[in-house]
Amino acid sequence: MPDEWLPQPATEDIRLVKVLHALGDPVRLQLLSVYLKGREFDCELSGLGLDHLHKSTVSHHMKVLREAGVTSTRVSGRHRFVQLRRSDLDKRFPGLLDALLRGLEGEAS
Amino acid sequence: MPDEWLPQPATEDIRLVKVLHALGDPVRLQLLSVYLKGREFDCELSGLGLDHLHKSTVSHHMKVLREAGVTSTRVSGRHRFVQLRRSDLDKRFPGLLDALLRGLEGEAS
DNA sequence: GGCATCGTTGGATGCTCGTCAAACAATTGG
DNA sequence: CCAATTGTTTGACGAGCATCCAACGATGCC
Repeated sequence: MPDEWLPQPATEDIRLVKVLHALGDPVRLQLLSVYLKGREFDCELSGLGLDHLHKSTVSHHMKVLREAGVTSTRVSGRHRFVQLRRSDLDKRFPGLLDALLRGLEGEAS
Repeated sequence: MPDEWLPQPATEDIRLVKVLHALGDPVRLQLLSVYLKGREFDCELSGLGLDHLHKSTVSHHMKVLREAGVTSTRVSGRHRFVQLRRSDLDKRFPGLLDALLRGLEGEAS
């Protein structure tokens, strides 16, 4: 059984306002920080520094990021492998991701 | 009686998550578009392409943008003059504003 | 002074959202 | 085959938010 990808918007359907809304939440911005720095791939829900949140809550935030076009999720067995849609976002909003990364590094949140 | 400025966060207190949350709304993102392109100063509530909204609603959105550190408001008589805090934002999050401007131009919203 | 203008404030309302809990489905391992 | 693991889904609840309306304060103008 081959891997599958969870549904996500096409590159040209990514809306800036939805991206900003998705990232305008402390938890999801922290998730972005994890995916930007750190590994580009291979992320499980556990070990994200979100132990204080229920697993269903984290799953919900993942869905918001994916449906906004920020992340891409591949399903393999019981695990989900999440990565940033870096090239798509760079194509759609050049420089935005880099600016966000620098902003996150500048804040010692 | 000299002009006054409405309260706003200091440059170093501007939080990325609050900026993104403030801009993650269609109306406020449109307001940003107005302040980015178009005149840099001298903005009244009327004539912003928001005639469908109540004036108190627009006032509320202005307050959110100001308290997030996106805009700066000077009070002069009955009018409010709003401008982007461009240098402050560039200092805090280099490249973010430019990326947002390009993203807004790319979308024919 | 009296009145129109401009924006703010407060309350009220309905919707969205973040969170948790429990049930569920799918998968892996003994 | 059974049990543990992993993430999703659904419902529920409380907080926050966007919106409108009415009232208010401040200002400018005749």
